[in-house]
Amino acid sequence: MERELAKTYDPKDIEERLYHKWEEKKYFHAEVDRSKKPFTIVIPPPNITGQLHMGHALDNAMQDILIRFKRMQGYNALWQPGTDHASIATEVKIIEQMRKEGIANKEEIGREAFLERAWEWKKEYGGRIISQLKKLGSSCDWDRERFTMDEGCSDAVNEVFIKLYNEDKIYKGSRIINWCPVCQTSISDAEVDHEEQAGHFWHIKYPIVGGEGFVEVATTRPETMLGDTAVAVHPEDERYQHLIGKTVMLPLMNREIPVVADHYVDKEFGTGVVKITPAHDPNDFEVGKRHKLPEINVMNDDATINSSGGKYEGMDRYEARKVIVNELKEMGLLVKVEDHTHNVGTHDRCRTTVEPLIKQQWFVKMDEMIKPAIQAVKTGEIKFVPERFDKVYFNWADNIRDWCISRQLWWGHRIPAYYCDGCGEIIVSREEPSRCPKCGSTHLRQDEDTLDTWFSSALWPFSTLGWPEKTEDLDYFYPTDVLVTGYDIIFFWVLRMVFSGYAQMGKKPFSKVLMHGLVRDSQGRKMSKSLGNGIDPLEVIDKYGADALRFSLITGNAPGNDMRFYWERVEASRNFANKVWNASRFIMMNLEKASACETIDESLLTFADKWILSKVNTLVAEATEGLENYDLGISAQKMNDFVWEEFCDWYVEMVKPRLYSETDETKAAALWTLKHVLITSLKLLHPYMPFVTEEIFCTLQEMTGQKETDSIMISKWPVYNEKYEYTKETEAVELMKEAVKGIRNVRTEMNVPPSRKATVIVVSDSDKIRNIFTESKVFFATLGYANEIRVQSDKTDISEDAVSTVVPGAVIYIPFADLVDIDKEMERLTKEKERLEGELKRVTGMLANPNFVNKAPESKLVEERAKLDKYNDMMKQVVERLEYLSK
RNA sequence: GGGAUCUUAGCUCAGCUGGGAGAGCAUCUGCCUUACAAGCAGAGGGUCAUAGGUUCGAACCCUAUAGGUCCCACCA
Repeated sequence: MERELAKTYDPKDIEERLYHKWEEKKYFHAEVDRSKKPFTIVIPPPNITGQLHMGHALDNAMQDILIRFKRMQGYNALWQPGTDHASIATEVKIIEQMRKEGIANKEEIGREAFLERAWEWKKEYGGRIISQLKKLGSSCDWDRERFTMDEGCSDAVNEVFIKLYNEDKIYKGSRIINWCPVCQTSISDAEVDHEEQAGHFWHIKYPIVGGEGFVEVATTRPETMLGDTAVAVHPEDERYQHLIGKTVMLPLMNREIPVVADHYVDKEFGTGVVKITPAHDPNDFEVGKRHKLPEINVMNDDATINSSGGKYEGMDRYEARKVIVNELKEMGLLVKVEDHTHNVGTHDRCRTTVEPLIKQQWFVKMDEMIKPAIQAVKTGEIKFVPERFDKVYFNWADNIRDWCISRQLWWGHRIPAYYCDGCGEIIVSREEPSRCPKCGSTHLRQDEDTLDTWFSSALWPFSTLGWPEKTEDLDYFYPTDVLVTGYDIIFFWVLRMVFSGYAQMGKKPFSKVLMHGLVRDSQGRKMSKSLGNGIDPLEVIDKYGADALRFSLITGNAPGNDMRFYWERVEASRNFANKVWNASRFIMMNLEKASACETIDESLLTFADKWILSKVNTLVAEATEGLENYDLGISAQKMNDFVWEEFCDWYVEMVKPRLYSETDETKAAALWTLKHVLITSLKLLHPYMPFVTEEIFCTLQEMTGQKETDSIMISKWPVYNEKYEYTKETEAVELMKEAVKGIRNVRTEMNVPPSRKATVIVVSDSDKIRNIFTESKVFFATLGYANEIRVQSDKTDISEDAVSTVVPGAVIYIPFADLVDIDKEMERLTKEKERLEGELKRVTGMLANPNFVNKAPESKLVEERAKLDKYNDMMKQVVERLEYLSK
């Protein structure tokens, strides 16, 4: 069956069709196979609320490139996909949806109905991002798709919770936590963003009890004074020595509170006296603990003042602030108000100002568990790419605090803890106990809270492979090989996976962490919904194809760096895909006419063939090395340059005369070489541009009837082959290229149109070089616009009305009697002479330097000496020609 | 306050362990040469932020300075 490529490359024609084929044929699927080495990547599970954005596109393109590369190399490659339940994000969505239906809050419908809605929502929208990932070409094993709240993952969560609880590594405690009054839940430190806000600094007088006068405290949050249980000064502050141990009267509340001395206080800042509100400030909380101060919570969960706030009960925190400040002013206790900008903690999801509150929460003890995670990166068990990110990692790991894992949300893994109404016993167990083991009471309540989303994500590398069951998959595919993610979630996710991996599996979760940066808009701003500057990857795919999008995201930026999105770059990538497409069409057109050249008699290979074979062989080595080192962009760039410049612009042009000839016996060699180089290039490019390469590969196979595999994605990755190191021929062709460039240059300079053909005379006193030119005559016609080529050793018949260009070992003359301007010609040669003088100075200087000669590697020396000879020779020719012309 | 990172052509960025400054886009010139005008052949354009230092040799290593970005911590 003969098929051909469509005249114009249109990604829409091929992408969907090919993806279906891959899925149908199960090419993405991986099963345990002990005869092969595994290579595993787990996907950073996108939120079910998510829509594909550029960050996903970049992240997944990188993973797909690695997994396709390894699959072709013969690894048993598994890319484990799935989605994340994203507790807060989803809960917010559900509540929004309910509001539209007139339901004021979740309590109105109750937990069960709420969860039903959430699951419905998940069913309807949770798959959306998956189908979007498919459009990108992601070769995930969809048969293994998981969800952080599916049965297996939930089981893993319970297992870990119970295990850690029994090991005393999870505890319930009363701590000060960050509370979001809008979301009505606790949030972890990392979920708090600090925003600089303009505020005020209120100076308030607290009367000294049993003494004269006042102490002046300065605060940014006067409303919290309702919960003050002390004021603090620095222990060595001379100004306040006399007050330590005394008490002051808390205005408004008329409560006598002590003056304590604590190093936390900064003598230089404010008045040097700090009000201490242990229940509403994390630092004060610590001070309170040190001085055994009472903790008075004056706020409700919605940040209104509670009954401990006296007559202010019921007021919102900001309303209370106004009222309190006014009253203080009236009482003459307000000294002054200063403008003051300070950092305010806000919830990263809803931007609400966080309220520190004391709450009963569940915590994971970090002090022991973090140790192997630090060790792993220190010893290089786990490596960051690029390396600098290990500093960020250590910064987090070294300063880690106990992890608050309980959330007052409904959507998530409910904490498997039960409370006995009878005796207050806490029972942590997978199943709901029927009665209390201690007092026998049957009145048991499950903890209302759910777990932090990241608690389940932390287990992702092994929960997806079947843990806590001892599965074959787990044994075979774990630890995974590389994790690809953005630097913004090193703490949230990477670190937590690492310590969880060691704690639960006794092994690291992955060996390498490949980091990427953010995709920004063309002005360098973050893409965000609120700015409306986001670019939808699906729109890009629609316009230019997934291959173009992938290629443009990968090229031209270094690992871990942010990048800007430019439509021009996508266009350039699309143009490259188009180039590959058209080159393939050309090659296939010619193969059609000839026999398909399955094998080749090597004696028929010309200089040109051997040169490009050598080049593509080098490319194979370099591209492979780049991919192994995660230099995805550099590899891609090299492939681009090779295909476009070396292969299309040079080799294909060199070879045309042979293809069009009916008699040239080396025509078959040219065809074979074209096919070989094309297939090799397609394979190398496949991880980056899966669709276009597959389409061409399959069409080519059908056309020639020579079939390696049903799909390029399961074909063999090219391997470097010493056999193709044709050094001599490569040098020869490089010389030819120099000559052609020289010819083109002088022609352009004289404005000779390509249509005007000319005689080209090559003069060299070297048999070897004359030989090379004679052998290569054939392609000077197309590349050098020549209608006749003469290769000779004497130049006596060359007149001054010829232009010349010098290459190492030869001078090339083109007689252009009517066009030649001798002055211009001399000017050009003089310029060339100056250039050579510069080069010679550099090289001779280097070679004359004993330090260089002694220290530099031998290969370098050889290279430099060769250059010296080359430049000397060229110089000689230039000088001779100049002398001749000046006569 | 601690840390990371960046400063290279008009724009966006590469440049791997120090050894002749690169790409894409943009600009200019000439080409519809039977794979490709989403193309071909050329050209111009950079004291590689600044100042020192190490070295035979620095865009690259060290120090300082200036400016930009980001992360962490944070003074109530």
